[in-house]
Amino acid sequence: MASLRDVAKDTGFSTSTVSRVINNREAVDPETKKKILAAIDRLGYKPNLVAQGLRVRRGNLIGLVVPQSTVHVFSLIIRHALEAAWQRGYDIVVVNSNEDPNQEEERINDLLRRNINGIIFSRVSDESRILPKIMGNIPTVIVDRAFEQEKVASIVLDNRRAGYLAGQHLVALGHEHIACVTGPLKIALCRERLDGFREALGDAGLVLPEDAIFEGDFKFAPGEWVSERMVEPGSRFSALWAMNDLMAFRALRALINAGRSIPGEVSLAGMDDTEYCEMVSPTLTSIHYPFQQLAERAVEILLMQIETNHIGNETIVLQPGITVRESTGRVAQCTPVNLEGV
Amino acid sequence: MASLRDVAKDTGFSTSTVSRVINNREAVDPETKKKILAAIDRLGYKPNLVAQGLRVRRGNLIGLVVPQSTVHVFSLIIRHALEAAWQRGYDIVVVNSNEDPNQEEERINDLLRRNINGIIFSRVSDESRILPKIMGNIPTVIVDRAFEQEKVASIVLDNRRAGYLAGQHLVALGHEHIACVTGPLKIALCRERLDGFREALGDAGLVLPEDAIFEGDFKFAPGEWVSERMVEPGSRFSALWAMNDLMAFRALRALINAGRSIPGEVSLAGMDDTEYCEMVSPTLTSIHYPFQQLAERAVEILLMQIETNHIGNETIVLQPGITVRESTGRVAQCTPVNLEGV
DNA sequence: CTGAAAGCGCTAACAA
DNA sequence: TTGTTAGCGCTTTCAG
Repeated sequence: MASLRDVAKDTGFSTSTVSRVINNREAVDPETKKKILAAIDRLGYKPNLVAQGLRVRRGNLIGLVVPQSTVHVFSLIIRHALEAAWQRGYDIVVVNSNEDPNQEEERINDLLRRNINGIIFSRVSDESRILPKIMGNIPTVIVDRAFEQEKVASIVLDNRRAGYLAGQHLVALGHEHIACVTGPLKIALCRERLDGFREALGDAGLVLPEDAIFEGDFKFAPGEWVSERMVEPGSRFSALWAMNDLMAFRALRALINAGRSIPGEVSLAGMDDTEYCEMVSPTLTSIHYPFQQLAERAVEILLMQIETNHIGNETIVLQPGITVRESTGRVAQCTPVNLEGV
Repeated sequence: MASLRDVAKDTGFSTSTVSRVINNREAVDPETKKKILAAIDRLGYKPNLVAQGLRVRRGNLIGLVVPQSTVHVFSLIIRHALEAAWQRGYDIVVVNSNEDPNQEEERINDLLRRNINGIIFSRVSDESRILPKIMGNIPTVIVDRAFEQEKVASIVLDNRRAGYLAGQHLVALGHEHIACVTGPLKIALCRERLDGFREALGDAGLVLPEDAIFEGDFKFAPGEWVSERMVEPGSRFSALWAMNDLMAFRALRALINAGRSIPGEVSLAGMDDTEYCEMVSPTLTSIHYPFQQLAERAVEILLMQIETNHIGNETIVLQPGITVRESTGRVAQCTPVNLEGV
């Protein structure tokens, strides 16, 4: 790999002059410039980003911390962030906190040793305690799982509204006995979603009883619970919202296994609106989460901070939507469920 | 952030001595060592990886290049590689080539400017032309999509066997008219899988006619094609293998929409054995791809090369398996398909 | 407009 | 056993 010095030697100019050309700095004689550019081209010279980064503290590298890179949601965020960053000349080192506040802290600390210029991160949960350490010290954007009253730039979904939309949809279909599978309630956004969901029911004069709520973990099957509540003879619920598609798929599967017809007997909605919603039968109604926008704006805001040398703390709230598919339908359709028991 | 010099000043020793302690180099007086370690601890000093990397060419950073980070397969590879690398003290900068040989080249070139110590990459297709440039210059491991006769370390699936397993399974169930949805045939592994599949049919005295093959792109739905061949009255095929789960899901969906019963009338198998196989109805029989093993061994081999300063070119071939689920069944079960037309 | 020299944070001869 | 010096590849005063 040719170095700056090689170019300097080759052209007879000093390294400083070459550096000026590379960075379009100050005035350089057009003739000189031309010669240097020619040499750069000929030697295939590209500035070494590590050396540059060491000197200028601008390695065009950012860190992305996610709790679980495999979760579809995060894989989408990774992808779009990768893309957006690349467009602007930045690379991303991705790091997995494995939903563990300790690993989160450790890994962010290591990231800092790489002189990264900024961090995008989706924190593990309310237990995260790394933030105070980086806050104000390095450009940071929190995505998806935000802190409530911290002074950091963040970009999140209007989770309360997401919950509301889900509830509203089910209510509008005539359901009166509705259940919900949440994510871990130690994650604030789950509580917000639940609040919104409750509000929607409340607005329709309905309540969400305690035993209509199942605290899931975003990953595994609430299958048994679903069977108990929604499948037994005289089932108490005719509709279910799960706070991500994965859990909804699992519930769907449990219901189908138990011979329930969907949406004939039970309506089911998910959240995230991932591509798999189109691939199950029936297709899954889901709350739409604009991941691409989230990732792109996160990168945008972060780079803005980096390039203006100004650490911001604005919060951007994205609006969810709802994509109605086959899995939700009017309660009346053919539901023989026993509604007395409630 | 405390620097090495801060530690040196604090203890009164020279930077070299501190450096020795950090790297456990040569002999250092135990007393001295103790003092320095204490200071390191007190100041919270951590070596700056960029400076270290610049000096020693060992930044503990590797590059991971995938064609599409969103594709579930690659998101799994990313995840497991991230994890395995972290265990050994390496970070990974992930880069997306977007299935485009030009982007692939460009991005790998940029990666090199970061003084990465090695590259793991799944190349776009046979069109990739970056390899000659990096081959022998930097530790490299190709995963998943290997080159055929290049001298690079690589770790791949026995794709021929994967195809064979799929074919064998369907044949064993009594199917005689079998179709296949492939991935892009410019990707060698798809051709290998197809060969294996053909071989299995051949071993049973069957053939795979040209119009039983649909060249998919690993992403979109061969729905229409599936409907045409397998759904029309007098359908010609009673079984289908798709070269990834995604396409299988789409086919499944098309068949169900068309009122076909699975596996009653049509048997369907996928490949990759992703978690979603368990979430569709019927659950999907799929060829198992050991991604975790793939990623972990890739990291292992790469780090071996890096740490021994010896660029290798061994090829490791992983064996696929088959996970039989509900979507495949005996042809006899209740198939009213017209087999004459073939 | 250009060059010399210093230094980002670290390591590695070479001396002492 | 420890310190001095040079330098990885680059940028940036400061002179000229």
